[in-house]
Amino acid sequence: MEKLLQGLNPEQREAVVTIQGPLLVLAGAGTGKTRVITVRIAWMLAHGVKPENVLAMTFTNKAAGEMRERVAGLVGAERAKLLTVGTFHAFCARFLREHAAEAGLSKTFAIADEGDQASALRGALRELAVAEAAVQPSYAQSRISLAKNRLQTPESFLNDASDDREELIGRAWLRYEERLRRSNQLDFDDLLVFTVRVLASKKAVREKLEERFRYVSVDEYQDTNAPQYEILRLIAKRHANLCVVGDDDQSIYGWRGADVQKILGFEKDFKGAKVVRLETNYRSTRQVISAANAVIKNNPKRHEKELRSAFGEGEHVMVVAAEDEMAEADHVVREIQSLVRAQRATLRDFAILFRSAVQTRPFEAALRARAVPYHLVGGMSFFDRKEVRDVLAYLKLAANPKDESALMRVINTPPRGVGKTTIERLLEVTAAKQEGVPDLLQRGEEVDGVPPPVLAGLRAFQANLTDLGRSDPGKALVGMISRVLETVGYKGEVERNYPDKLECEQRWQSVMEVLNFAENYVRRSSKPTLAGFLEELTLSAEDRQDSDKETKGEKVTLMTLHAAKGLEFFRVYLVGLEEGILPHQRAVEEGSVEEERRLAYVGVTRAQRFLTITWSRSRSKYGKRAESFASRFLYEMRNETPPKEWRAAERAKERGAAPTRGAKTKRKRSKAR
DNA sequence: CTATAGGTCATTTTT
DNA sequence: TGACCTATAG
Repeated sequence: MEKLLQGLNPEQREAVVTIQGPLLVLAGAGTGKTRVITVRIAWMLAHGVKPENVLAMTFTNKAAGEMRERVAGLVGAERAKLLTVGTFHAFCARFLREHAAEAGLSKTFAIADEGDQASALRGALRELAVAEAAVQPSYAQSRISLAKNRLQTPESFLNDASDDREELIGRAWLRYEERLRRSNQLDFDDLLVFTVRVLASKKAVREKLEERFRYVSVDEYQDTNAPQYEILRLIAKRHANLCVVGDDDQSIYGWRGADVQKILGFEKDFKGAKVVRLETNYRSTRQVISAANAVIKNNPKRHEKELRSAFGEGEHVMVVAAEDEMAEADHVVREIQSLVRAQRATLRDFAILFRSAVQTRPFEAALRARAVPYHLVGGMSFFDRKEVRDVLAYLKLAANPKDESALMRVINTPPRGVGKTTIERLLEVTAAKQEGVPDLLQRGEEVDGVPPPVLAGLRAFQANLTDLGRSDPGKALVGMISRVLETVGYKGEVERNYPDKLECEQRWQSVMEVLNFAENYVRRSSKPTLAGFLEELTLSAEDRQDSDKETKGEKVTLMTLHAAKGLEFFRVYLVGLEEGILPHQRAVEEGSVEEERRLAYVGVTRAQRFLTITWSRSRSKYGKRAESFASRFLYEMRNETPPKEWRAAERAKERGAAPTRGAKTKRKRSKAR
């Protein structure tokens, strides 16, 4: 078993062999974090811990999959199978199904995706007769989600409401909850919140979990939010064998409720916690690491630590100032092209990282113009395509006849004579009765103002899907989906909508792709069900993108800084390092510059060998050209103070006031540090 | 019901 | 600037 420790540095070893008591592993970027977690689990097993007693939580499916795989490599697939490794959300979904009764839920609840949430919320706002102008649904949605992730309730939220808008959101929240329950759905946040509720109130259930999961590890602890923290606390308090691994400097999801305070205060929360710092970076050169250290040290609240590169000096970090965003993109793409042509690099080596999606445009244009293959991570997902959403709506309806959002999505697809008036009527009647449209239809009574034939058609549609969903298809899932498509006549619908043969074929291809997913799922799953298939799709963004072979080929990668966390590239271009972009104007206004600084830190530390930072002196914003200034982070990186004429992005005095104006900065091209 | 034209509003998005 | 939504006409 000493073999497990081979190749680990002393700090890593210490983390690995500390299996009793609370442990905080502060793992800077590229310090071998995943390795430590996986070896540590193997170490536990080698020392007599039963795999059934081990729980490892992650935030992404990708991380969970990786962890499982790597542990399996160390201890063998059989024993690895007995471990509980998964995302918080998947863990909670499973837990709640097992303890549906205690949670006051139906065992068959579905998980509401982004779209379901939006439609439930729109319905809630409609009930309150709120004009879209008064409260934007998307704003309300994120406020509610954030509130849930802070363990607030509608009641406490209403109590704290400081203005009319908040008040409205609070009231909408109450209705939103009613609607989800009526649709037999939980949203992502509910999975966590309900789990906390059960664990906190049902002693017997909690004790069972405490006994079962005597050893708990958490990855990316800096991203933990309030309910996740509660879950950990409730499960791990008794045995106190809780190991959390993370890096406060890489906490970039505060806006989603992640609370850096959790990692900053771990030692206070868990008395006697041991702290291990991993500061040796095995990813980047010294030049890159010193730029990273130089930026992040400007954050006042953090665990003191400093990365040391295990490698040599490396190349200087390059800084390029361009005239405008087109020139910026062009510079980057030309450089990539010439390095590739000179055979000094391959396209796979390159990543272009930016703060926000709008910045992609000029880069995509430049890459296209020069015929450089690229791959945009994020963007419009396969699951955003209309056809895919339609098909999923049919399936969701089959699996969960109460799913109002799915029903409303496809209520007239293909057309069955349901127009605006009918929909309005249905909504009015159901709102008055406090029920969902599916219930109304199921009851089979007349509805005033809806032509009986139309109503009959709807009922038939509903009944067909319900029938198809009634029997668990198991292995025959794919056949069942085909039957659903046939029954509703979806092929004809696609043909009708896209008379162009080629486009029609492409669209239908997306539909077939869903069947592929299903086939895959059936192959992998030991006990396939329709509901299980749908749950996997909503709970795992990973399959949704990684499955396309895009990622693999000889391509430049384009992505946001958020998407880049956890990844590494030989050559990185960190672009648009300007005041107003990074730090983002809005972040500055909201006083969250520290998180922006962490984003910069994350960006810098993605680079293994070559890092180039670019910015533009001017940039077109909302159609108007505006002058830009180099980001404060750029100056920090070089230990310089900005010149007098430099203007920081700042809180606008009035609404809409542009951040800056002033003289130009110098410097065409220079070396950092 | 669908096609078009104006009006509005612009971070980040693990699940 | 341009994507997306909503009101309006056909």
